[in-house]
Amino acid sequence: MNLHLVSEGRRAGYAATRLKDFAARCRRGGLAVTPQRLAIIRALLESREHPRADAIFAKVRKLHPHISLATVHRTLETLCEIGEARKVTMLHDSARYDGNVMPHHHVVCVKCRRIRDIEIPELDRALAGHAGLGEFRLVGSSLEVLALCDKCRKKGASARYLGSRQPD
Amino acid sequence: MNLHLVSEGRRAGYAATRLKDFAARCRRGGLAVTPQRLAIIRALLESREHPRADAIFAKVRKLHPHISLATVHRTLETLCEIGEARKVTMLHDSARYDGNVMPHHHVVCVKCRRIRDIEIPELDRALAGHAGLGEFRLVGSSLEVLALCDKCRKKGASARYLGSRQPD
DNA sequence: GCTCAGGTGATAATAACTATCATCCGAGTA
DNA sequence: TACTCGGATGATAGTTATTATCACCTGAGC
Repeated sequence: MNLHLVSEGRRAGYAATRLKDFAARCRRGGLAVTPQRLAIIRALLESREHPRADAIFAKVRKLHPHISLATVHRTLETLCEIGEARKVTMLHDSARYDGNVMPHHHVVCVKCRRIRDIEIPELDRALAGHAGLGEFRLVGSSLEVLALCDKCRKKGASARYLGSRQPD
Repeated sequence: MNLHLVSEGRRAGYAATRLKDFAARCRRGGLAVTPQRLAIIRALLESREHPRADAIFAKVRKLHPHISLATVHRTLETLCEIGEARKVTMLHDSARYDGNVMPHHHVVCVKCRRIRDIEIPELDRALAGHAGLGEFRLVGSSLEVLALCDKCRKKGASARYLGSRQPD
């Protein structure tokens, strides 16, 4: 089964395209194009860290010192609703966001919570056929692969972690 | 690719076995077996609803009227740490727990938030081979399939939802 | 039964998020 | 370009889930 991390280059290209006609998509959807919204989607697309609202807030504040944290929360939710962003809440902490709305999944380091994108086209295809979902009709999907990254492994990570376990 | 919902019967059998020697596993792990812990793991195993801390609290309180909500939160975290439970946080609300720690995944209704277990052995096998994970070493995984259940579809669910989208 | 580390209940504190509301401004219209 | 207005924003108060604290209690080995 084909399963691979998404490269930095591909992600950067994606971000550029997405940003280019973000304004047009907003207007088409009946949303005003405000400097705050532009700054927030830009900050989100420029990050590979699947940031939380407070990280976006910190970044955006450099250019818009008067922006409110509430606006950042609200805008991120709005972006999710119109399909310009995606909420990725994993392990036990607060909401994290992703500007990449193409079908893809995530590896998360259980120690440092760093997240990277992965693609598993075969899984997406299997789900799209939605055999086996019974009374449920597919809307979307998100696989979270819990893992330990090299850095954390070298630091000697604990064997205990929050979440599911894999059999030996 | 084989993908199917887990039946109620199989889940019930699993719960019974798991409950039977829970006490032994606790002692082996150096944890005291307290009536509160037993009540909490039992409530969790008897539920298919992937309940939140407050739901467990409500259920357990019937038998232990003096139990504290803090104890429920603490105990659920402890159970996760020792591998007796699993935390399932999805969409945007608070933590939800699952007493089934066998490798499996979840379908969630985006409207009513109802959750059911699914199994995709081929995916688990592919991950276990961890090709494509680069610097990440597999610890576990959890697939959240966002879906609309029959009941909610009949009620006429909104086309907007929080989360990822699938291409058409 | 005795001991004590670890567990519990009560409650205060924290952090993430949401609601409210007065003001502001993007964008369609004249 | 100026006008209008509904949606967007900033400030801030409120809410809710979760965590920390601490005095007391209890399971489990002796």
